[in-house]
Parts: sequence; structure tokens; C-alpha cells
Amino acid sequence: MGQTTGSSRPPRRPADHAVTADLVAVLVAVTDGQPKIMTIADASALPSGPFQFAHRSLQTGLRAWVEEQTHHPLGYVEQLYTFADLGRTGGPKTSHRISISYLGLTREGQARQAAQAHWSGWYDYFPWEDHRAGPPPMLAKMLTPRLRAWAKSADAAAAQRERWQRAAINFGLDGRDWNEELILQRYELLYEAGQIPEAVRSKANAAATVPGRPMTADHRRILATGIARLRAKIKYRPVVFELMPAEFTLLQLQRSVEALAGRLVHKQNFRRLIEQQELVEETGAIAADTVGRPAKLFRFRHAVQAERAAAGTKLPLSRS
Amino acid sequence: MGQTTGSSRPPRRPADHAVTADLVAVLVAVTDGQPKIMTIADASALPSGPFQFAHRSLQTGLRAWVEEQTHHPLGYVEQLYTFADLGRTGGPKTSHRISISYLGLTREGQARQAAQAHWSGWYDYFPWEDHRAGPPPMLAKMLTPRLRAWAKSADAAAAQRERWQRAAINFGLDGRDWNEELILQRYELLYEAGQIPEAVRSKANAAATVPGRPMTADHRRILATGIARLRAKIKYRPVVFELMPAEFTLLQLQRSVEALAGRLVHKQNFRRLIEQQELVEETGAIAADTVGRPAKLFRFRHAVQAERAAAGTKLPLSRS
DNA sequence: AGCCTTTATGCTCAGGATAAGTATAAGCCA
DNA sequence: TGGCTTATACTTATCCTGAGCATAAAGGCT
Repeated sequence: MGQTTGSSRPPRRPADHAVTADLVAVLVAVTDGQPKIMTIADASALPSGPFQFAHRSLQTGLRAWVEEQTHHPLGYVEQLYTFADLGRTGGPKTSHRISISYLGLTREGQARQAAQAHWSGWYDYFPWEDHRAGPPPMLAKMLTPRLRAWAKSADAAAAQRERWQRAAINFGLDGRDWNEELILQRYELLYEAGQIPEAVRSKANAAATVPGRPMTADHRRILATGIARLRAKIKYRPVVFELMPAEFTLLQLQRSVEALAGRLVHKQNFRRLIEQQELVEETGAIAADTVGRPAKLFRFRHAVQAERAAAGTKLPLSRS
Repeated sequence: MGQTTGSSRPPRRPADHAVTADLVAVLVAVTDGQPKIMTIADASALPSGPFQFAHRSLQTGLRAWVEEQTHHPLGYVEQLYTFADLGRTGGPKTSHRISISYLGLTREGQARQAAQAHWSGWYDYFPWEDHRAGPPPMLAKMLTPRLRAWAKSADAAAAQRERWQRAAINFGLDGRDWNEELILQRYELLYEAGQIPEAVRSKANAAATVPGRPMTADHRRILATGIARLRAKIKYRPVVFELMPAEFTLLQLQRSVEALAGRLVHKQNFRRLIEQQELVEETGAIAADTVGRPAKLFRFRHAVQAERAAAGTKLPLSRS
């Protein structure tokens, strides 16, 4: 960084257009086995702030105002996606607004929060995504029939089949497995099918949409992107620990994973996985105030962060 | 999209700061088993263009001028990362410049290209990344000693160990395995170690840096990000086919994968993997003009795009 | 024709990872 | 004490993966 250029720089078109950039945060915590996100504006928006000139980088900009709002150190942060909000804000369409979104993992602190900020359960926004107690009834009762109707409403027969196939794949219909990582695709399918209030202009039509709390602009899409990323990431990187207290039992850890994934895991195999990867170590202490046999307490082995640059390979690499 | 808001929108700080946004493309093709990228300005920069107000979205903006420049349809496109260029451009520091980078996969067409655009081998920029013929000699001869010196130059003993551990992990030293996905980490480590010309201000110091063609601003970092993404992605998504001609032999496919990964794969196992996943189907034709036994020609089964929403799971999910 | 080189393709085998289930231990409480 | 709950250890069948062996099919050379 800090190179002085000018000569070797690629040529610029004369008219660069100014835009404004917002930083939008999907801030996640897990409390009592429920995944939460930080919201503002009466739980209708994700916290966001302008990218200001004073900020040294995008990430420091984000960290700055998130910590200002939550008074909580932000552990893990990663960039999610950059969206262009095309004149959706209603004002005169003289400039683009760009939203640069981030995923942040933290814990629900007792620290003082900004007045209107609070933690909302993320399944309030996507009630069809929580399969921990089996597939939610609304899936068969409401979503499936509506998706079928939407598929049928296509003009050509091929288009009808294609629509239904997408629905079946994304929602695990026709005997397919449920894939929890497809949350963004499911949201976008429902959006296309006119089942998402944010997509519907009139209040009357909005009433006919699917349950699930809407959000301002495309914040619910950003949230879906964040959940999808996190659901994928916990499978190959030890990021759950960012959401855990310093000490925890293996069951608590399992419940957090289940909360994020929206589905249950096999208890014994989960422990084997955690232990064989040496992700945790015993603290020596025993959990108190529990039902049943008391469990050992564990802590995350921070050393693995350094040891593992690991990324699972899926190619038949030859060693020679 | 297209919602009219205004009331429920989150509150904005008064002073939104204007920025300019560039779209930067890492455009990849594989020709004769060599991975190439589109470059401009005498191979010293990635093609980039301003995000213009006329563009309906970021991606269409990118597609627009890429196809204008290459006259080639852009198949697969995905967003990579958004960087903030902090006053690096040398002008007065009155505004931020944001680079939104994309990865695009295509084929090296015979179509007319923009005057200064051409395809460069990507290993020109990262010569230490091509391990197809074994570890490049420069690794042991040059990089390792310099990294060791850099580690030793830390002040505290703990910092020295920490530096060396990072180097060893990222470059597969001390008997560790080479991990081709860590290309970005390796670049950034070399950057920190003062081995990258872009990081060095004076010409004199730049001469002492490591081989590998430099690029304007942080374009080489963006390229590394793109390569890393692609090397990871080919392992769980059938994206290589975007880089292949309509018909190909399994060996050609393998060579393309090897070109991207920078390392060799086990031939028989590679075929097994491809076939058992039913990614391809025989065309019935046989490759002509070859040495050795003629190989069957295959084509990509486009149906899999629809069938597979697949994302490999690594959690011990319970089926019940 | 016989042999060599080259690439294609089929098959085996061992080890490790995974999904699922069984069994036992250790608390609390009625 | 027996029953309820959770913790933890172990077994089993199956699948995946890395590695290597063996054979097939082409052209070129002697």
C-alpha cells in the first residue's frame, strides 16, 4: 500500500460517477440456543452507517461504528457482498447508492447499547428456515402450495417444469433433502413468486405474502446472504467459537451449531468430530446447575487458528 | 426490488461522503493448459471501468464493458471483493475510491479485442505458485531464505517464531504440505516482508524484491484473490467447464484443472471423480490428431447445473 | 510381424472418514 | 431405590480417497 502511481495506471473514462457507500452489518450472536442479529429501527433494518472519509479502511469503518453502537468488541468480521441499490431509496435518481455488507460474530453483551438497537431472533425473518423441530408446518401448508401455484402460472409447459424443479430443489420437495445452505436461493425464489412483502408495492398484495418479518430495502436479502455464509462456514472453519462464552460444554456448543444450521446434529458424532480435530481442550471444571450427568467444561484451543491454514481439498491431488 | 421507502428507512447521518466506484475484472481463460488473465496497459493492470449511472446493476455494468472489450460472451461471473483504495492514486485526498472486483470465466476467443488488451499467463505474476513440475526452485533458493531473514528481523523472540510459523504454514515449509489455496496469504506475507515491488517506494529497494511481474495499485492483490477463489471453487462446483470448449477429452479437462490448481492430480482418480458425479457425457466422437490411444470426447452435462444445488456438508447431521 | 512409446481406461486394495446405533456412567429427584 | 436426564465410550456397516497394477489401443520403428 502507499504506492505513488500516475503513469502506469489504467486509463480512466472521463466521467467517473460519484456514488455513496454504506456499510451494512449482519451482526450475529447466539443466546440460549437462539441465533440473534442486531437490528435497528424497530427491528426493521440492519445497522448501517456511511463509509466516511475519516475511516482508514472499510473494515475499520465498520468496526468503528459497530463498537460505538454495541460497546462490544467485534471478534470475527468478514466482508459479505456489495450491492448496488438502484434508486430504490425514493429520492431523485441522480446517483447510485452502494451497500457494502459485512458479517460479524459476537456475543450478546450486557453492555449498554444504542437506544434503538436490539437483538432479534433471525428466524423471525425466515420462519421456514428453522428445522430443528422438523420441517415447519408452514412449509407443507403454505409455501409448497403457493410455489406450486407460481410454477403453474408460467406460460409455457417447459417454464412450468423449470420453475417447479427450482422450487423442489431449493425447498427439499419431491423427496429431496433439505439443504440449509440454500437460504438465499429460497428467499429469492419466494421473492420472484411474489411472496415477499418487500417485492410487493401495494399493501393489499402484501397481505397475501408469506409470514416472516420484512425489512427495509434489501436488508432481508443481505441477512439471508449472511446466514448462508455462516451456515456454510461453520462446516469448514472453527468460527462457532466466536459466538461462545469462554467456557462451555459440548452440548452447548452443539446447540449453537444447531441454532445456526437450523437443524439437529448427531450428538455422538458431533463430539467425535470436535475432539478428533482437537478444536477444544478441557478446562478441568465441571458444568454446574445442570440436569442429568454434569458435563465437562471446554475452552477453544486458540492455537488451532495458527496451526490450521487448512482448507479441505476435494481434488484427487497426487503427492508425488 | 422497486420498493418505495422513506419512512421505515434507517436514519442516515447528515454527511454522506461521495466516493467513486470502479469495477475491476479478473477474467480467466485456459489455453493449451496455461491459465491466462485479461490485462491492459502493457500487462500491468487488470481491465477496469467506472461503475456508471447508466448501468442497471453492478454485474450488468461489468458484463457491459467486458463484452465490449473482449467481444466474447462472459459465462460465469461472481463478485470477488470490494476494496477501498485510500488515496493511493496520488491525487488530492478528497475522496475514497472503491474497487469492486469480479471473477469472470471465459475462453480465449479469436474475436477482436480492444487495442491494448491481451491475455497474460497468470504465473507470470506469481511464479512461485506453479507446482505442476514440482516446487519451483526459486522457493527453496530465494523465497525461503528471505522469509527466514524476515522472521529473524523481528524484535522479540516470540514475534520471530510467530513470523516463521506463518511463513512455514503458508509456503509448506518444515515438512508441511503445500496448500494451493493460500495464494492470497502468501502474497500478503511477501508484501509484509518487503518482497513485493508494489510495497516498496524506491526503485533501489524494488530491485531487491522477489521475481514476479508487478501490477498497478493493488491489482496483483485482486488477482491473487481471484485465483484463490477459483482454486477453491473448482473443488466443489463444476466451474471448470466454463473454461473448456464444447467438446473435450478427460485429459484436457484434467490439464485445465491442473493449470488452475498449479499442481498435478491423480489421473485415474480424477476420472473416477468426474464420472461418478455424472458431470459429463460422451459425445460419441473420438479425439483426432493425438498421440497414443485416442480418447473419447465428452461434453458437460448442463443438466447438473439444475440438479445440483449441492453443497457438501461437513456436519454430522442427523437424518431423523 | 514384433516391439516400443504413449495415452486411455478398467480394476483392486487399504485406510480413513462418516452415519447410525448400542451400551454404560453419573448426576438429580420422587 | 428406581426412574429421568444428560454425558460419554464403543461398535458396525458403508462410503470415500489415495495409490498403484494391469490392460487396451493407437502410431512409429526395426
